[in-house]
Amino acid sequence: MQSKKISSGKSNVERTFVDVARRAQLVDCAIDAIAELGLPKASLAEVARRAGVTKTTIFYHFANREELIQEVFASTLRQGGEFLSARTGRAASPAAELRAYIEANVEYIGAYRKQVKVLTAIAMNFTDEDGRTRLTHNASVYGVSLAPLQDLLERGQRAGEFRDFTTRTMAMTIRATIDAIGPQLSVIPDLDLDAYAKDLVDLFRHATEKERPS
Amino acid sequence: MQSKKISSGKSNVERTFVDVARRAQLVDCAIDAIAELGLPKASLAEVARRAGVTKTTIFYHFANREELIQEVFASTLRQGGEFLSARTGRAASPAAELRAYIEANVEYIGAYRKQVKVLTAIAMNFTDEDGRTRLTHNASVYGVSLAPLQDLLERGQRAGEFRDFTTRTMAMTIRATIDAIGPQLSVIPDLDLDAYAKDLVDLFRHATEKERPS
Amino acid sequence: MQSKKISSGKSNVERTFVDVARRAQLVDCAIDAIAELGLPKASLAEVARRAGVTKTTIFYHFANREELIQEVFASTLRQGGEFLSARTGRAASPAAELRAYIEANVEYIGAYRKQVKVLTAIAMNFTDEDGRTRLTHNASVYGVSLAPLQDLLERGQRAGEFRDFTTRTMAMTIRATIDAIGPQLSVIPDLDLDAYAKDLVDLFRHATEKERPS
Amino acid sequence: MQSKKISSGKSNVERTFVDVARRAQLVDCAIDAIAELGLPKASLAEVARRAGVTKTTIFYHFANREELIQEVFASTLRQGGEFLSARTGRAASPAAELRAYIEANVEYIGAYRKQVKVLTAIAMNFTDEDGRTRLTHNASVYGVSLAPLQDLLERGQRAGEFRDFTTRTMAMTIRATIDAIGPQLSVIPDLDLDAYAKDLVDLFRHATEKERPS
DNA sequence: GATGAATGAGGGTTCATTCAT
DNA sequence: AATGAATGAACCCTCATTCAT
Repeated sequence: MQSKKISSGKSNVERTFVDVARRAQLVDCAIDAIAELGLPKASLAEVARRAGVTKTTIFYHFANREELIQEVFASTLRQGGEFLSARTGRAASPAAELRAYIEANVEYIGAYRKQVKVLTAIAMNFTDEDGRTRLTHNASVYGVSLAPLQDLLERGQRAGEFRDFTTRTMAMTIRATIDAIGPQLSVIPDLDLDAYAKDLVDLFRHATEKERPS
Repeated sequence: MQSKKISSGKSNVERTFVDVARRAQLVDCAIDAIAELGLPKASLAEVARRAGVTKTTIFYHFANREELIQEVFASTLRQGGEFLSARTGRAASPAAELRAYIEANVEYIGAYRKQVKVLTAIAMNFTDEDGRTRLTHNASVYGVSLAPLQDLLERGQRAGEFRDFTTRTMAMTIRATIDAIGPQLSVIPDLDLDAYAKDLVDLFRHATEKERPS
Repeated sequence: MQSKKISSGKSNVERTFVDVARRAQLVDCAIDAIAELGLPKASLAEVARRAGVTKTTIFYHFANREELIQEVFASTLRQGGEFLSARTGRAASPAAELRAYIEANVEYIGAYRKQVKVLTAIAMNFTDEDGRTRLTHNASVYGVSLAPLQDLLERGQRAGEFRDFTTRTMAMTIRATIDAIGPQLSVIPDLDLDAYAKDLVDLFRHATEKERPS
Repeated sequence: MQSKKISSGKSNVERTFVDVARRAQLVDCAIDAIAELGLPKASLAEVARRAGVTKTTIFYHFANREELIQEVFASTLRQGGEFLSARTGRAASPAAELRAYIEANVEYIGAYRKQVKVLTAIAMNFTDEDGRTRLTHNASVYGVSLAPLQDLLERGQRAGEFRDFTTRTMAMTIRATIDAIGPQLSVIPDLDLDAYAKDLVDLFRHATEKERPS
């Protein structure tokens, strides 16, 4: 455990059960703290308090605050990715795929509000002195890569399902729309996400589909 | 001047010229600091340094850090509102109005990146211990109210220009899309905003317009 | 006072009376703390306690611990230099000069034991991670340059007063001998320094003087 | 093994082979750490890292940090004593003995720089809160007793080889000169120790020898 | 109208040490 | 014989804020 502090890149295999559990617990408490207080106010003291341990215990399991935050981000992102890929795998056509993509994303945002908050909070505040992100993961906005979405749109165009548009900007628009739901939820907690999802599906269907010949 | 510290709601009339000027200068420096460093790292020491005054001077002009930030937010929002209303006033139809709305917003975001950054930074970090915003202005996402936009959409529907959709969610979608441009600009500074605007106009035209009879 | 923290190289003129006094007081307390506890245990808390102020007060007057220590070292060295140059200026010959040098040094060590301890403590412990000194002053052993001494010896040789020897190593030997007195004093506080000085003068006279022709 | 923690005075006989070996290894690693980083930065974590064991292992073999340091000091001193006594035993006369003493010491310093560094580091930093040494060994400067040297000088005087001088201060001068070589070596690593030794021998021959009758 | 001086609360981090296993 | 896990005390340092001038 001691040598781990030098590099955090150790495989999980070398970790003890207790250690894995504690790390997970600390990550969980950090997620709660960040979601409730925001990244800057989620101090190690606060995380430790929630975990019922001392500040120093955190340093036993993580090299420093940064490593903890990175782990929070990475694990949350991983969890989100699993959620989404479980819901978007097998679609009949690009159009159906896009629909599934939007619906799955909105569903995720509704079901994992805390996690979405955390991703946003970290993505927006975890920067070094020059303002550049300190995130080690390649991520757009708060972590979800644009590439797969853009790829989906291109396939739709090649298949003749979608009309001609710049896939990059369309992808960005879709992601932007989705990513903005999180913050909105903070302000309007009783937002009807199903309706919202339907509207988005509808909206982007109109925006992408080939115009029907009159 | 003394009583100001009790309430910040003094009208400008009661302030001397120097006072007004200093306040403006301090707000400006705070804007720069926040845009460059983010809200949490924009300490009063940093603002004072940029203004060439002492930290204590800030406390002479503002009751505390919070009041300064509120002023930064309010004045930036006011400035943005003026910019937008100057560009969206007189449109021939709701559809044209929507187009002007989108274009003006994107133009604003491109022209006032610093201000947009500041609005985002404050909106995302200026929260209570319970996570609720401490902003005194009624604001969606980073400050622009949804009401006028929703109103515009309703007028369009009543005029028969727009098809039938939930105006509230459509308004939120439009704002969300627009609001997300700022953060994207930080990551992709050379983003072509004109194309982006065109795409959005196109996108929301498809999304709102009445389907043509076949 | 606030901007001073950026660079400590400000001329004294720009400092207030109070500030100068506080700095001096803090330096004094730091000297006491270092002399009594050694550099590593002379924490800022300890210095603050002795000065009757808060830790933060130290940061108001010095950028960080390093700057305080540097100031302690520099001012102590300055003071020592003044003491010595006041006693070694006008000697009739190199031999007399050497005698005065040794006597003045031993006298200084006896009179300023605390300062000598501090110089030693800083010189030996103020290193960065590679073990190299962090001292900004060019200094041998704990701060006194060898150059003047070596120069004195060379002049003595050219004048025919001293015999032929490597001036560099002789200078180092003399300094080494002198510098070692401090630590010895810690162990043997009642050491008779006058006798010690006489012995050293005698010793180095024998070591340097031209052998008398038989 | 358990009782060891109460008293560190266990004789080697009571220790198992593994125990002895580990202790020796830990002492070695501590020596390396202290020589490279200085006493204050030679943390137990650092020592453990170099030994490839856990911090707690150190506490199994030593009651606390202090005992480890004491052992480092004692064993290094013991080793040095053996080196020196092997080279100074059988000299023809006190004068030759003094010469051998100086040469052997300088040779030791050159050959065991690491150990010399360690002795110095410990001697200078291992102090009480009152500034007094915590070393359990009777030691001058960094550990070498003055008594044998002073005895040698007295024998030389009684034998009529040395002139009349205070043996105590002369002994201290010699030791001081020798002890100062270590720190100098850190600053000037390529110092020619042979020349230095010759100079010292020469120097102290001049300083001690009976003046030749003219 | 502005400043100099000081402060208390809290930040992340390192350390030697302990205790159960 | 050794370790994993945890801790309390202390470290240097930054922050917003105050008070007298």
